[in-house]
Amino acid sequence: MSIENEADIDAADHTPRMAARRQAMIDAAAAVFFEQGFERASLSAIVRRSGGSLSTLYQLFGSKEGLFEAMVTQRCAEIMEPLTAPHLPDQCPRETLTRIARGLMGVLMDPEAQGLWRMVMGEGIKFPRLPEIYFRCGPDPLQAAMIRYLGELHERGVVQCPDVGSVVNAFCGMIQSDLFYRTVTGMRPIPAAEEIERHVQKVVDLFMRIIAVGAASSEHVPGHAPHQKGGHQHQ
Amino acid sequence: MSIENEADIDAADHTPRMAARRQAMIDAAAAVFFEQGFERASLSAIVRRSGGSLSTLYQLFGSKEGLFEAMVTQRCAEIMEPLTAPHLPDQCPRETLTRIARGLMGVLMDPEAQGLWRMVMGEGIKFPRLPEIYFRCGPDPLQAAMIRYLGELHERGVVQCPDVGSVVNAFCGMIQSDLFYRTVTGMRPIPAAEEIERHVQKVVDLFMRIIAVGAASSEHVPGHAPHQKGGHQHQ
DNA sequence: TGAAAACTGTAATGTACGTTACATTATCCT
DNA sequence: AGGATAATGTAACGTACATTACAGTTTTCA
Repeated sequence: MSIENEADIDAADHTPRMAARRQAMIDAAAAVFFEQGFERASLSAIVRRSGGSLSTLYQLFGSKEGLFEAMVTQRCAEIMEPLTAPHLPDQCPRETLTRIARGLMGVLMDPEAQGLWRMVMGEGIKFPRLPEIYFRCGPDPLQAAMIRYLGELHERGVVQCPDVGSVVNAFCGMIQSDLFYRTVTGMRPIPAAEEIERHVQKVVDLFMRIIAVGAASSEHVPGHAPHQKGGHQHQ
Repeated sequence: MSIENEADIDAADHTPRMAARRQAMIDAAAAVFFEQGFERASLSAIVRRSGGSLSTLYQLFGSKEGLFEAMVTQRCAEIMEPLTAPHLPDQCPRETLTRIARGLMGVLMDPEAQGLWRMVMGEGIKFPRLPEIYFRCGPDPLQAAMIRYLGELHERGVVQCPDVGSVVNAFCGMIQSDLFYRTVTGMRPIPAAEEIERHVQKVVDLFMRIIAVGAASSEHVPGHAPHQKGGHQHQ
């Protein structure tokens, strides 16, 4: 039943009319799921929004979870498309990193992307496919591209990245800061473009200090801890 | 009705027996809510776990949301207690920051704290009280303490923080990296202590480069004038 | 000890929703 | 055009659950 069912589903939108319905339903599902969460979202509400009928919905997607996964699969790719191909060969590193940071913030501050993020983090434990799809569409390619980019700069001696992976993680973590958390939880409204830009600049500023060629390498530097009481555990 | 009801609720656990029930119910609620999410969690399941009866639950908490809020209020404080009073006056900055980072990672990797985090991020939009309580118990005091600490070090000239707020955000963001996201979504198991420690060291390493006194202060053109091509200011 | 109050267990109520069944209407192809 | 097929609208079914009602049981305390 399950296999046959899935075959039916894949073959179901052969006519152009049905393909349009399918897309309308996915759009409506995105709106309702992102706003209400999976459990709270009702299929009737989705159909009310999309037009068509419950019968058609079941014919196309088989179940609530089927519709959900179809929607997430499609939306993930669309929403995070700007992250998958950042313009890497560019001006000076600072300019390129600023561009990447802007792109990342653009996605992080997009209302629909925030809805997706909320679902991935909140319900990912219950739907393992959800974080799978999410990471494959967004963080994975972005990190890979940045690692390639910074690794090359490091080899050319333009910047200094002792551990490229950690450095990339630091960059992404710095972008995704308090500002984002308070926005995605609804504690504060989505900030204006200029505040976003200010944050981008701050992050790139700090990040440049991490990868600056002249920076003290990450050795333990006791030089600036003059007055310390006796040694303490460091294990 | 609402006011009278709340008064009743507050006055309801006067007997020691009832206070114990109340705690048992909060404990059970934490387990079930964190595992299932608010909508999915059923009050019967909670009562089955806590002992007592549905009647008592309603007498104590008034509603599902009442129980939820009571649970979150209590658990937030307990879970994030390690963050509110980090041992700031300490050895060298590096050692102190390492200690803070370990504390933060300890909370972030605690299964119950991850359940709480999932709810705050996933359902915070639907329950504004949730992020309110969360931020007040966790991030707010931690950030305040770190700002105080780093600000003082900066004035003493031990470290260099052009903008303490941003620097603190960077620190917290770096800690809360990919490792955390993949753990909290269930994509990977909670890492072993030594991997956590490795991450802590990496983060502190990179962070020390940000606040190192000798670092090139990345002053670039102030104001938000867009970057002109070819404007190299570093190398 | 015994009555009042507190507590518990079970069942009932109302509702919301996922899913399915079916009768009706629109669309397509020859 | 006209029959086969696709698509729709409506309603029914079963279930799960928050919430309430109530009758029975335990605890409290004078």
